[in-house]
Amino acid sequence: MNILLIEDNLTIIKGLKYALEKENYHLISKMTIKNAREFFQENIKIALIILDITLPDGNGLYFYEDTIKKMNIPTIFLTAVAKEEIVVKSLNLGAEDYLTKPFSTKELIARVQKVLLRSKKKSIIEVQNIKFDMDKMLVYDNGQIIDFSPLELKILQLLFLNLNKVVSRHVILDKIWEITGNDVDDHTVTVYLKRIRGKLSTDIIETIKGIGYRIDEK
Amino acid sequence: MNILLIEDNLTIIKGLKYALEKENYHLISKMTIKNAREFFQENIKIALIILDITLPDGNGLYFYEDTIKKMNIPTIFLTAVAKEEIVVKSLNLGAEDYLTKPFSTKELIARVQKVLLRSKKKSIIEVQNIKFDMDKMLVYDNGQIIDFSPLELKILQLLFLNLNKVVSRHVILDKIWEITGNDVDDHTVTVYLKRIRGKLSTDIIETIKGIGYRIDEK
DNA sequence: AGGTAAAGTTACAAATAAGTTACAAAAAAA
DNA sequence: TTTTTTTGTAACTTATTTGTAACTTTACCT
Repeated sequence: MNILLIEDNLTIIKGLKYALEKENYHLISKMTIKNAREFFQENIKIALIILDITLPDGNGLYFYEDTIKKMNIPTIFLTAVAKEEIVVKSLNLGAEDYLTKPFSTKELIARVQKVLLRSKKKSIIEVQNIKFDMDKMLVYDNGQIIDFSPLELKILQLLFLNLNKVVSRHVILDKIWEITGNDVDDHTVTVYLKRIRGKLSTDIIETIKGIGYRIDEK
Repeated sequence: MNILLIEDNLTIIKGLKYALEKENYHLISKMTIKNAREFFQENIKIALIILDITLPDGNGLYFYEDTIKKMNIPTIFLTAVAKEEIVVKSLNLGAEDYLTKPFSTKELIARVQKVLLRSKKKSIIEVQNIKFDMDKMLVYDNGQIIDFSPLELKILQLLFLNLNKVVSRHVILDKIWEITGNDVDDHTVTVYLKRIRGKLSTDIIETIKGIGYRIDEK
């Protein structure tokens, strides 16, 4: 399990590397925002990020806001900044936890484990005869692998990730087409839903008219 | 939403009562473990517990371990005890968070909100024989799914979201028709209410003449 | 009680959202 | 390059949804 530490203090890096690897985590550390950004390009799966705010090439909080948050990776802030407003802002933005330096390594590990325990989610979701493997990004229909185009797959994944919840067309447009950068109109979503449905032997996608789409378990 | 504070310091009790009630939580405070135990007999629903460790009649950590943990209520420790082993032990036992005194009220509130957000289960509101599932956007009448048109559903949702509160026609017009962009007259709302009522076996919607509509629980 | 304004009711034509199909441009793979 | 796949749009179809008008009933006021 990979943990990414974004921190420029070598003593902390070494200390955490030692302590976390003893607990069987794999710690990857980057000392600058630039390096972290480059690392994200590699698409290595990260279970948790430990993030400093004061970094050599920028503010970690902003980095969290504009990049990490969208990737949906749980993040613990670990920083010397103890200002109440920063703590509150970080937590409200979505940080899983906030620790101030100096910190107890054992406490950090306990908090890391809590976060990981919490965020542990199933990577294979099964609905009726359709199986979605999030790790492999493969969809099975009665055991048979079904071939989807990139966008089809992303939309289906979004629906699976929101099992039992309506996903509005608006959210689909936002989440899927923010990545491509393309500006696309509403009907496109409809067409994609048709394509996805056409590839599945069972229609597991409910339409809630005027609102969105939903996949229910069972 | 009820929050139970188990704490013997009056200054903290008063401060938190003020701060949390401002955020629309209802704070119930007990100063001893004995009183807390008695309170649990009453079976009042508690969303979160804030727990001190050093209490006049015992150790909060033990109380958590033998009583609270079994009740499965998320608990934040708020205590002067900063000993690493106690913090780690509390977190490992199952505490949702651990804050040491002195603490920032705003930070505590942010952490309280995080915990509550996390533990929020399903958003289903039930009134008499009608159930509204906000996640699925489904309405059940005696267990049977009722079919609503988009606007009907949105209006009914608005009323459910304002349970026990009057929603004025004006607000309905604003909130519902701001989305469609259409400019619609007053009577339309009346017609929609008729349509919604017509689909439900029980009329749970009260009309307050000249003011608006309201759904009451019970 | 009766007048009055608000809300309820009904029916209908217009508007619309989602489903569908087909196609050309763009991107990726060969 | 050529070939194949993917993508976005446009045009069409459908059943549903929507808004209004005209009329009736209800609740509240003096």
